[in-house]
This record gives sequence, C-alpha cells and structure tokens, in this order.
Amino acid sequence: MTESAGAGRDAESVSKFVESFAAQLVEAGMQRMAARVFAALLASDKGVLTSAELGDQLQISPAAVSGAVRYLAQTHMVSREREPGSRRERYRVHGDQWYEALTNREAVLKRWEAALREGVNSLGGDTPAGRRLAETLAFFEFIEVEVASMMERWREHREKTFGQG
Amino acid sequence: MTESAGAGRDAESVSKFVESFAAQLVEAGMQRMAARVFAALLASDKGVLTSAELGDQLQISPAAVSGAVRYLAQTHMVSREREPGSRRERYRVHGDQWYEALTNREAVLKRWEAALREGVNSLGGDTPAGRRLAETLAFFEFIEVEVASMMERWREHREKTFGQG
DNA sequence: CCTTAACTTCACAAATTTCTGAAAGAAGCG
DNA sequence: CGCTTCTTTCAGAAATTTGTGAAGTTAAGG
Repeated sequence: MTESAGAGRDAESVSKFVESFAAQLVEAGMQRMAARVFAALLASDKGVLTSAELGDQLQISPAAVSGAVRYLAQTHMVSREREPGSRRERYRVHGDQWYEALTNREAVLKRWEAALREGVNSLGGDTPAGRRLAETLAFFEFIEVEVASMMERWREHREKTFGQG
Repeated sequence: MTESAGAGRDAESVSKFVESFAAQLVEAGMQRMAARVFAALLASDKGVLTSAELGDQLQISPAAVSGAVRYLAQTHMVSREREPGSRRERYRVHGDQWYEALTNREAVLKRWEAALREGVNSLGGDTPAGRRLAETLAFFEFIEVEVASMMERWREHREKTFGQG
C-alpha cells in the first residue's frame, strides 16, 4: 500500500500509538481527552494541529477538544497559537517544553509542603508524629531543589545528544 | 480541656491535618479513602493503627478501610502487620519507605518508555514525529537514572540531618 | 454592519467510580 | 471442633465525572 499524506505515516499506526500512549497518561492520572489530544499532538508531523484536525482524528466533539486544550494549556503542556488572519486556532507541543511542565510539579510540591508544615505546627515538632511529618517535609524540600538541577543536567545532555533539536 | 491520650494531640488538629493533606494527595491522583487512611497513619503517634482505629477515626466502614489498605499495600506505601496471637491487623507507615515508593515510579516509566519505543518504530525514526518521540523517550530514560541517584543522595542527606531516624 | 466561521460555555444524559451493608471467609481460643 | 472476632468480598445505591448537543460569544471578511 502506497502512502500519500506525510512521510510514511498511515493513520492506523498513528492512532495505535496515540491510544496506547494516552492510556498510559490516563493511568497516571491525566483526564482521558487531554491525554488523547496530547498524544495526538506528539505524534503529529509538525507538532501542531488545529481544533478541527484534532476533533476529526480523535472522533470527538469541538466541546471535548476545547476542554482538553484548556487543561493542557493551563498546565503548560501545549501552547495555543492564532494563525494570523484567521479564527482558526492551532495547538502546539513544544518538544522540549512539555516534559519540563511534566516534572514541574513545583506548585504541587509547595502545597504539600504547606500542608505538612501546618501539621508539624499543630502536632508539635517534639512529638513522634510531628517528627515524622517534619522529615517528610524535609524530603519534599530536598526533592524540589534536586529536580531543578536534574532538569539542568537534562538540558545539557539533550543538547549534546540532539543538538539544538 | 486537658489531653489524656498521647502527648498534646487533640483529635481536632489531627483531623484537620489529615483532611488537608489527604486532599492534596487526592488532587495528585490518589483515591480518596487511600489518601485519608495514609494521612491518618502519617499523623498517628507510632505510625501504626488498627483497622478499627482507622474506621473509627475516619468514620468509614471496615470495607472502605480494607479497600484503601489493599491499595496502599500494593503500592508499598504502608505495610501490614499481624499482632501475634490476634486476628487484628495493624498497618504501618515506614517513615523512610513510603516516599521511596512515591518516587519509585519505575514501573510507570517503563510502560511509558515501551509505548514511546513502539511509536518511534511505527512512525519511523527519520520522521519529525519519530524524532520527537525518540527525544521524549530519551528524556524518560534519563530521568529513570537520575531519580535513582537522587534517592541515594537523599538517604545520605537524611542520615546526616536526622540520624538513624 | 451583517454574515459566517470558529471557539467556548452550559445543562444534561450516560458511564464510571466510590462507599456501604450484608454475607462469607479466616484464624485464634476454649 | 465450634464459637467468636476480625477481615474481605460482593451487589447495589449514591455521588461524581465525562462527553455531547445546543446556544452563546468573538472576530474576520465582505
């Protein structure tokens, strides 16, 4: 079978990847539609798709696309672009941006830390439970710093391995 | 009001911490009951509670405790113990074990990597999309190694700061 | 301005998940 | 062995989440 659109992509392999990768994301806690939209973008040739293309490829309503994209944009996993001189919007994965977002759980960590800090205070730092919470808190604070430097190393590693990308 | 049990803990502060920390865990994707049980254990004096104590403190049925504990045990966040010579079971947070479990997403990473590898294969490593997936795959492989060494450093840091715990 | 092509919001139906009471299943203890 | 105490399983009620169609909103293009 000859392939016409794109370079050696048939819709079926793409869809197979999209669904299986999305399934993993869902299992890790992402909303289903967001996961599917995201996977579709990842697997697209340019890393850019319009709302219509997404709805078409994934067989979902414009409303579903809208909801998914809102979530993905909020979490910085995709960015929205406006094709100049058109009301058509395009959504893009930035290749090197999205997994930064993925590990960028800083806001989450901060909230955990806040909850733990309150726990230490109200239970008392000199009680066994208080000490347990304090240690947990220390762990998250440690992680927060480490993750930052880990991403630093990744960028370096990436540059060496993939060039400017 | 004088406090009798434990050292300066009143049920209300404990409950307040439990619920607010559990809420964070839920937001991060954990089942509600599992999160509440886990938080209760974290905030308990000895890090150990029986099924009855949990049900009582959290106002949930034995069935709910059972389900929550099964999940937590599977993910290695708590361990089950049998009080010798009793059918009563006790559940424990290990203090230094649970956050290892938390970051020990190795199985998850492996599955993501598998899905990506398949994507690279079927889309072709020489296509733009294939390259994007390959880079993502490289990222996860990088992370996997880094997280391991990060935990190594944490153990060291922890020992220095908290002693044997 | 009016039309039209998009995207978004909203109310609701459907599917899924969650928690419970009740019954069944283990295991100590007499 | 049978009784008693605790845990687990299971079916179903209740609550929550999810995706859709339809109406609403915005902005381009005549």
